[in-house]
Amino acid sequence: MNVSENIQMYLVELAILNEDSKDSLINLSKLAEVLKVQTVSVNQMIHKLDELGLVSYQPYKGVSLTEIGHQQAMDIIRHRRLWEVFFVSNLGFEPASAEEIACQIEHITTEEIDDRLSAFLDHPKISPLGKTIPSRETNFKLDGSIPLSNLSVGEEATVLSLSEDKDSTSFFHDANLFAGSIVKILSISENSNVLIEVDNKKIHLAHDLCAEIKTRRL
Amino acid sequence: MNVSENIQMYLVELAILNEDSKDSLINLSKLAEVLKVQTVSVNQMIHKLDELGLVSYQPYKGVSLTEIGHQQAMDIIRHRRLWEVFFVSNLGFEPASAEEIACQIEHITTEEIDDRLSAFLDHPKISPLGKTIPSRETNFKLDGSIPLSNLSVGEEATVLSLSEDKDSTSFFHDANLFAGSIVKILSISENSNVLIEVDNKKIHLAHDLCAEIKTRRL
DNA sequence: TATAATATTATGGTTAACCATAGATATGTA
DNA sequence: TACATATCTATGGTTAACCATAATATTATA
Repeated sequence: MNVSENIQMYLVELAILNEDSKDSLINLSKLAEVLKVQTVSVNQMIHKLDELGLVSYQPYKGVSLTEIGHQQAMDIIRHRRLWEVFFVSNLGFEPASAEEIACQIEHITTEEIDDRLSAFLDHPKISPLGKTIPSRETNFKLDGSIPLSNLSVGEEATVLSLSEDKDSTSFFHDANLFAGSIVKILSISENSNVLIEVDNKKIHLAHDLCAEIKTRRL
Repeated sequence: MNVSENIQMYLVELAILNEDSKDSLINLSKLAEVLKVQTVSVNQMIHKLDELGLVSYQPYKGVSLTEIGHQQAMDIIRHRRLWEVFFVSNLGFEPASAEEIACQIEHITTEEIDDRLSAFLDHPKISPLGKTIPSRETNFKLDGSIPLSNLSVGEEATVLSLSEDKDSTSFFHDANLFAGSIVKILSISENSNVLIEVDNKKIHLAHDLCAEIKTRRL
């Protein structure tokens, strides 16, 4: 998927807010604040990102990255931090200035540049500002995600991503289940079907459907 | 002056066309061709650049960079070629790919990055594609420019830049004298006033005014 | 439950850079 | 000089990303 520089900034800021606060649902006002734009603009843009399937947006609740959105954000953050290393180690910039510069170059960094730069820098694992540099591998699947079908009764988890096909997705949204939702496993039947609770509402899901929902334990 | 990335591309292409063809007046169609946009768009943009004082535009004749425009273009070309060296020497790219990448990074390269990158690369003087890397110093004044007042009777020269103030500029334009015009010195009076020929028309100029016009001998 | 605070939506406006089309103007050559 | 060709201008349309303002909807708090 080919997204504009602006969209990339939205994704990156969302991923960083997530990194920091562990809160899976991010408030649009907070996003507006870090991006230094009006909340109206964020609203518009989030609608677009939702349509593009990069975020999952629940009005009045907040927004969270979908698996695809998260993946893209991690790629860009990796580019940024690699460049930070270059500007500090090789050109002698201060970490903070290096970050500012890297923020601009990250958008025009292809996978080939990423590979070669990483090799040139000896595959650093940490940026000058002490942040970890995401590795290319882990970006393909969300780190340590667990299918909802693998959770046990009583456990609570955050939904990281729903299934990929449109019908299931629209059904999930209909049922108030979004990336970012917090679910609790209430019961699992003999046939492995599951009863979950989301937003104080109960949903009964076939096992197959649960396997498509990736989560992270709270 | 803070110009957009697009404007920078226009300036750079103009400078490169100039580098190649020595023709001081560049045809808008040719510019449209290298920039891969419609001639209408070039027309609009050139009007803007003219207003900004970055080029001097003579309808139906062509366009040429002013001193300021040329300076800016050289800065960017320098950035581009420094980055080309980096991508070839340090990351092992092919010169042609390196150029494509550098084309994007050049726009976000500050003078500080330029300085440090140049030092890191050991102040290269030539790009991987064999083009010379303009030095920072020569960018301040046009290379080997000569005030019109220093030319001798019979000499012909290309106008590189006119004076900086608005009234003189509008007068010069009125008198059909532009950056890019070709002038011939017909006579110099006792008081050092000059009679020149431009486009088959004669213009009588006071010495002081001639000193403000920078030229290059044909 | 009423109200304040917060968030969202609708409407309309801005800027930069592009596009198309058609009509006007200049240039150069027969 | 007349005409073909090249070039320019005027007009109007598009897209992306922002902004402001006002009206509406939701959430949270007293």
